[in-house]
Amino acid sequence: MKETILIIEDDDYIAELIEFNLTKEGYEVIIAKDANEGLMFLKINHIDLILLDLMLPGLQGEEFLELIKNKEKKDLPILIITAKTNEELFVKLLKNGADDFLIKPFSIKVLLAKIEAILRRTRRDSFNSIEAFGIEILPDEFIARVDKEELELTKTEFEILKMLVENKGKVLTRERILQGVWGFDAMVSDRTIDVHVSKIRKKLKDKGNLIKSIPKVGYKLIL
Amino acid sequence: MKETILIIEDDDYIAELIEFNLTKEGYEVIIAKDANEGLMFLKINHIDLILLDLMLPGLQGEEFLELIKNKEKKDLPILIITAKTNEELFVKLLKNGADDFLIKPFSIKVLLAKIEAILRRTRRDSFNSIEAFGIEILPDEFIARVDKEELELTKTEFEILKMLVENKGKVLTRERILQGVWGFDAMVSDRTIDVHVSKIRKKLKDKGNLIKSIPKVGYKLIL
DNA sequence: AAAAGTTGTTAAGAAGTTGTTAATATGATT
DNA sequence: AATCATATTAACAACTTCTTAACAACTTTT
Repeated sequence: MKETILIIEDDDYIAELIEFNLTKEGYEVIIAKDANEGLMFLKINHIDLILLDLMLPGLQGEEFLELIKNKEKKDLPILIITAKTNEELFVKLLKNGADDFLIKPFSIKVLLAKIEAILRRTRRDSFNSIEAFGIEILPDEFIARVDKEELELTKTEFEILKMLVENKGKVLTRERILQGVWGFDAMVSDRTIDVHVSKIRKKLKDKGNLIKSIPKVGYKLIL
Repeated sequence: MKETILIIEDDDYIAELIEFNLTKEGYEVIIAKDANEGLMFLKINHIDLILLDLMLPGLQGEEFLELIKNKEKKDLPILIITAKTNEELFVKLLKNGADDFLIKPFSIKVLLAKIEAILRRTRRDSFNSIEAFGIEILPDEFIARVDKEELELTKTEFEILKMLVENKGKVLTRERILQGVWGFDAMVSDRTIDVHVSKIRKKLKDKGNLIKSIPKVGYKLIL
């Protein structure tokens, strides 16, 4: 699954330039125009790294940094972009929990390399995760996400969705789902599956129709 | 326990200047005059971070970096000091596993802050203190705090809470808790865990609902 | 176009899980 | 030996999820 980087930057040109390059490198990118918007994204979505421009309207970058590091996500890595070359500022940023900083104008290549270096450290527990069409399943952690947003699934719902994601594009017969989720001695009507699928679809909201039913056969996950 | 920094630097004056400042900050410092000497120290001593000057006699800094990252200690953090301002070089260093670089002449304060920032990340692995959502665990001292206030936990309660904090955001199955706390030959009903969790929740007071139960799966610590 | 069969969805009871208390057991401390 | 703290289990209440049945909405077949 792609790693997601949140860019907090009010200058559209710079934001899009960075977005273009990060996307090319295989990252998922979200752009926020100011700190509040950034906080909103953080609450809803799973983010792997924040790229923070210090010059922001409204809540200033420095305050934002402190907020994240003290209240919200303590160990989310933050890379600061700043135009100032003030040594005192650098020290303060690093002490407040920033992982590194870049001075404008900066080289995109160095930016990419720094992001890679930071993520290399953070990544260390790279869990096995499976993904299909924006649905991400972390089996060990019992976490399912749609477009980075976590879903609240029951155990059975989770198991079924996991099977679908594992077999994306392929049809799963009800029989196979029964075996996979309830075991070979399933004592359950296969209509039960339909009820669970219905509930999963509802929780997937607009992505619910990714689960297609193939009449007389079963279900499959497909665009 | 002091953290140990290995400085690999052939210029005595710079080496001693850095040593003086790092020592003042409470680090243990070892100076090596060249890469071979550095490798020797690495074999003998426990090192938490390497400060590597790229301009070295004999084995060059870049080769040394590759050697460390590929053969020796893969996740030992390395901070590079260089006089060159070559962008290609920066990118290459970061890609080869360096954590950050400083350009000569550099500010001692920024150096100290960078070292602190890098160690802050690395330190997590050697957990002398772990934290999540205001719950702090000091394993060695058998202390658990909620918002700075110390909790009176029994041994089992402490162990369970520790596992939850270590695995914040992830579901812990009862099985894993049994293994972690009672060992793999646990002779105990898993309902016992529930009783302990209930007691922990009560002691956590208003933060008790940070421990969420995932029906049919286990428990997890989450906001 | 009607019939037959299949799937979607809801609601309600069944089944099972978790929360909590109290009673009992274990083990350490004096 | 008596006391204390802790751990475990059993029991029941409170709660959640699962399953089924029922009917509506579709498809397919004839």
